[in-house]
Amino acid sequence: MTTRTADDAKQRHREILETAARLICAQGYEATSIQDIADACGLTKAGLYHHIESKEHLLLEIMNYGMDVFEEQVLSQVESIADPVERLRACMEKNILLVTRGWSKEVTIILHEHATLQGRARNQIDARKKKYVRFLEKTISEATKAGKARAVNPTIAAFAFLGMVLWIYKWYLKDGAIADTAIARGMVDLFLHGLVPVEAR
Amino acid sequence: MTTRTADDAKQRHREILETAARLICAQGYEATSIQDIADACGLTKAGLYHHIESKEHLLLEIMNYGMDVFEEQVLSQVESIADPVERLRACMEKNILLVTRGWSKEVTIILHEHATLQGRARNQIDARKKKYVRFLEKTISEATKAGKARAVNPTIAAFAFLGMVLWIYKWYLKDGAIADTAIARGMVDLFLHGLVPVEAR
Amino acid sequence: MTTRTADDAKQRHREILETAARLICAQGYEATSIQDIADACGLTKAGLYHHIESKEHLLLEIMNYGMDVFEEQVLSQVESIADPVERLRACMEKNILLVTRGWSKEVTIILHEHATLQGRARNQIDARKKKYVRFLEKTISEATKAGKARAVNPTIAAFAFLGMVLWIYKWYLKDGAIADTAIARGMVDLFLHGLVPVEAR
Amino acid sequence: MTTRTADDAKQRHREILETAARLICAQGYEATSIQDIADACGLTKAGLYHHIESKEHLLLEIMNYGMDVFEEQVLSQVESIADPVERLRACMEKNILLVTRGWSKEVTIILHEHATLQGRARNQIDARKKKYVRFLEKTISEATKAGKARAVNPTIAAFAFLGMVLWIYKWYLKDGAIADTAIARGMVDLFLHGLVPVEAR
DNA sequence: TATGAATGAGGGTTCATTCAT
DNA sequence: TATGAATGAACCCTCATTCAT
Repeated sequence: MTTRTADDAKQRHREILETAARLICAQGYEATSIQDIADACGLTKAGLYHHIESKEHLLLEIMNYGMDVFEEQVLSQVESIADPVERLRACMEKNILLVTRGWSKEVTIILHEHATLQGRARNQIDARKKKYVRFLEKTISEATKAGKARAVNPTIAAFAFLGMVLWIYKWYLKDGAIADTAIARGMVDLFLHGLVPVEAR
Repeated sequence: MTTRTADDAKQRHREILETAARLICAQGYEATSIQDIADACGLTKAGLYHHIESKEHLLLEIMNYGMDVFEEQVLSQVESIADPVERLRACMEKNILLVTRGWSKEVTIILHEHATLQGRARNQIDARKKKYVRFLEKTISEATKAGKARAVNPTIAAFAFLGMVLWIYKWYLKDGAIADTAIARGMVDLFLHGLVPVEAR
Repeated sequence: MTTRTADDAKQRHREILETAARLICAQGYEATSIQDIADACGLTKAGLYHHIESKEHLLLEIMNYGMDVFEEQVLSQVESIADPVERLRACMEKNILLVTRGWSKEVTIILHEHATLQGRARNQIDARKKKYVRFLEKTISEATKAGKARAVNPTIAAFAFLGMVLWIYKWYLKDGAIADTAIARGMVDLFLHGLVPVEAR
Repeated sequence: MTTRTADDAKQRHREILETAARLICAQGYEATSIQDIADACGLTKAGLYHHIESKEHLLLEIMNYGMDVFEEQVLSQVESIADPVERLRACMEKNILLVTRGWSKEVTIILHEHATLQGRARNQIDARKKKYVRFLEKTISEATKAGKARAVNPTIAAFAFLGMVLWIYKWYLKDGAIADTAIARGMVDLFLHGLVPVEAR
């Protein structure tokens, strides 16, 4: 059936994106050659080109796919939470677990590869990233207005959140000394309550 | 005088490191060619090779130089502060300003380029980075023991600190809406006191 | 048919080896650039790299191919000759004709390019060369034992044989004053009987 | 005194030629860089250029120097020997010892580097080499006419002589199993009397 | 004499991409 | 879909050589 075949193709495509993502995540975009990707996919270079448009477009696809995954696994799971502080807590937890164990975490990590995309493609991805920042800023403002957060600069707080979360892949080790759930809990705790205890202020 | 000439050579060398750092910081190591660097230095490729050993060794030099700058401008300025919380505050402030306005900020930013160095060179740089992490962990533990910090996992807190600080270069714009001094103050405040006000807990 | 295509590829590969051998034989390995070889093959440099692994590996392939040709055209044709002196005579004749007119003589001449190969590759070729020396030494010893050769040092005699034969390509001119068959006959005669007539001793 | 200084300069020049010869002999002309030679001479590249004209001209100088040494140590020592067979014997012995132990053997070995020299320089060296071949041919003819040598083709015999002698540097090892004096004796014996004993013919 | 700095040309090699089959 | 062969452009790096000092 055509549907079946179309699904197969879509599936194959996703496999390629994820395989490429794994390599790019490990070595960087520039350091990963089309040959590397083709090999890892069990294809020849020319064969791979039946599935992708160009190396740069492949990166764009990975990034959009990563954004899809992120929005599905994090944003959309969290948007409907009424309490803004709970929303932030849940968001940070889910985002951290996406980075440490997500069922294709590399795809979402690549989102933050530096400066490689250009022109329209770059704007497209940047816009989706900005949406996340806006969401965080808005939620923080909301919390402040509700008296549930201090009157911090929401932009700074949003990027503090992002820095804490997205830096993790640089040092997190699977099966290392600290479980990712502990990291999630600890980071949320720090983000919400800070380092210094109440009585010491 | 010989001294003068030797100084000139050292100065020239540093200029090359900084020029290269600017490019690598903007485009990434792999995306920056020796030709790019030579052009930016006003040299031919072959001329540049009179001053450097290889592209990889150039990166190593930049990273060690960046570490020198960082240790001189941040670590050594801060180590002698008696109160651990004050130590963390000063450290974060100085580190943030180094990233936003440091008199050769690119050199210190490159430190966090991913996965490019190899072998001994990599270990060398990693060891210097680890020293910073250890310093943060130790200071946090010290604060906890002194009753001035909550009993958080020091590793997680150290990497929260680093994430907050080092992510900044990805979004900070000189002459943007938020001054770097405001960022520094805001980040420190968040790191120490968290988002949620005391009465709301 | 697949076989046909595979044969074509092998054939193409051999053509490249022989073309490269011709150039390397004429100019030396170091003085022959990949560009030269590509040009002579009617390919671009990148196109040539589709067929070879590296310049050094190309040399190794040529040398192994040369050894194959030599062993097939000389050694294996001669080993079964019972009389050791006849064996040496046939061997020298065949070897000389291989050097002067062999259907890809350059390939066998390159065998004696100096010092270029390294490591394992070098050992591999040296081992095959040594086999030839051993064969000559053994044959000479055998002749001596049979009373058909004087009691000379077999190593010295073997290298005398080789020097006489392999030096030829340095001065032999196709269509020159002396036919290669005459050279072969003359060299064999000298090697076996020497310059001085019996009565003059 | 000027004379003394001029002598010093000549001496220095010869040292450079011999140092360069050692390197070129070991690695080949193309594989030896001006840098290598300068290093081995304890000079900078630019410093070396005060003593030489160009790399190719350096090779020419080495070759002419090698020819001088050869003519002085071999040819001129031997030309006056009355008996042509004795002349050949002495010549081969001296030539072999020049190749194995000569007080700057590399200089004479390089003479046979392949195809590097061009144009007038090439002709100049070729002419000097040809002189040696002519000398050998003439001596052989003379021996034949005197009834002291068989009626062989003198060109073939001359090149047999040369092949036997000049191939030696490819396999001779100082302090190896066979002393160079033994090689000299053995080669002369083979060249004059051949492998096959009289009674076996 | 000697040198550090510089250079144009070229070295071997890899790249993303195309196309006939 | 898939592939082997091919390519132009670019890669990092080294070369022999020059020249102001």
